Amino acid sequence: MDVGHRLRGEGYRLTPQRQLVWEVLRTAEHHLTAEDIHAEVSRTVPEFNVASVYRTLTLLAELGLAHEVRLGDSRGYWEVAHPDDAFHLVCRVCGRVVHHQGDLVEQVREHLTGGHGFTVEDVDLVVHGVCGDCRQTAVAQ
Amino acid sequence: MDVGHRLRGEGYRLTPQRQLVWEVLRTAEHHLTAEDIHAEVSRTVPEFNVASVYRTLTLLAELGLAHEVRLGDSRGYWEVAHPDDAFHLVCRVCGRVVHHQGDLVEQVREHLTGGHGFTVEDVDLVVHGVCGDCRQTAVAQ
DNA sequence: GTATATGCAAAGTCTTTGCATCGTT
DNA sequence: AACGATGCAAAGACTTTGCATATAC
Repeated sequence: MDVGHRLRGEGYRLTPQRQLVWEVLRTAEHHLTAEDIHAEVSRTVPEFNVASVYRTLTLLAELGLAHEVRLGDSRGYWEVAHPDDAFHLVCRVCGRVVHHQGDLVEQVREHLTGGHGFTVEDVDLVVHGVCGDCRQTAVAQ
Repeated sequence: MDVGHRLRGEGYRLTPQRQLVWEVLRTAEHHLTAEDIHAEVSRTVPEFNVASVYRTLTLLAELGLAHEVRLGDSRGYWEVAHPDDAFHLVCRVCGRVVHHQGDLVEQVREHLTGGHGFTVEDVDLVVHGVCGDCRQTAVAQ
């Protein structure tokens, strides 16, 4: 994914800050908050400002490159936008967020399309619980 | 549902404010924000404070009587807790939030229980789109 | 009477915005 | 050179908290 190309193609500029935000997001293992991204990019560009994180994320979202998820608390979490239908499993114990692939989201879509008169645009499915690792640890004790 | 009994049973007190918050929530047709509830109760108790709304809602949630939903924006929306598995359809056009009954949430639960090692505690499913009424209006124009 | 709940105001968290300056194109 | 992007600081939206007073039990 060449962000520079995408940005310029839409009349936007490629700045070091935007490039860095994208790099951090793209290589992230978890979902990141704006503050996470700010902290990471600041290591390279010390004067980097949180406002720019929000502005960049909003822009990336408009281009369909990034996606914000609400996982239950008041913060927004960010990830690279996935074309596929996935949802999030949030572990109450370790806090990890796992992407879960499956046809469940598609099922929801189909279910609602079938005569319920609701045109689905976006399905947000977040499941809270305890992940396998934490469950095992709890049992072992 | 006798809130007074429930509250006192757990060592809490039944105040006019709590009673009113509960009444507003119980008889509401839509999901309400803390501000909505504050405005409504203020009609009866003018000096009623928003802080008390939050404190009361938190308490009602702990007792399992109320439930907070995040519908995508930064606000929390409140409803009477339902024992059944339901999810929310949010219309992008008219803003209405519809409760949708069905076995989809149950399916998610079963799907994850079946060998994925994740113990499900809470399934939050919010679907954004266009409701039947708004769709028809759009087509008719 | 006593401990809990309230009102009020202040602070806290997360995000957005206005504006002068800087830098990509 | 022009105009969009940034940094900074201030404000905004929503929610929580500290503390003195009031009130349900």
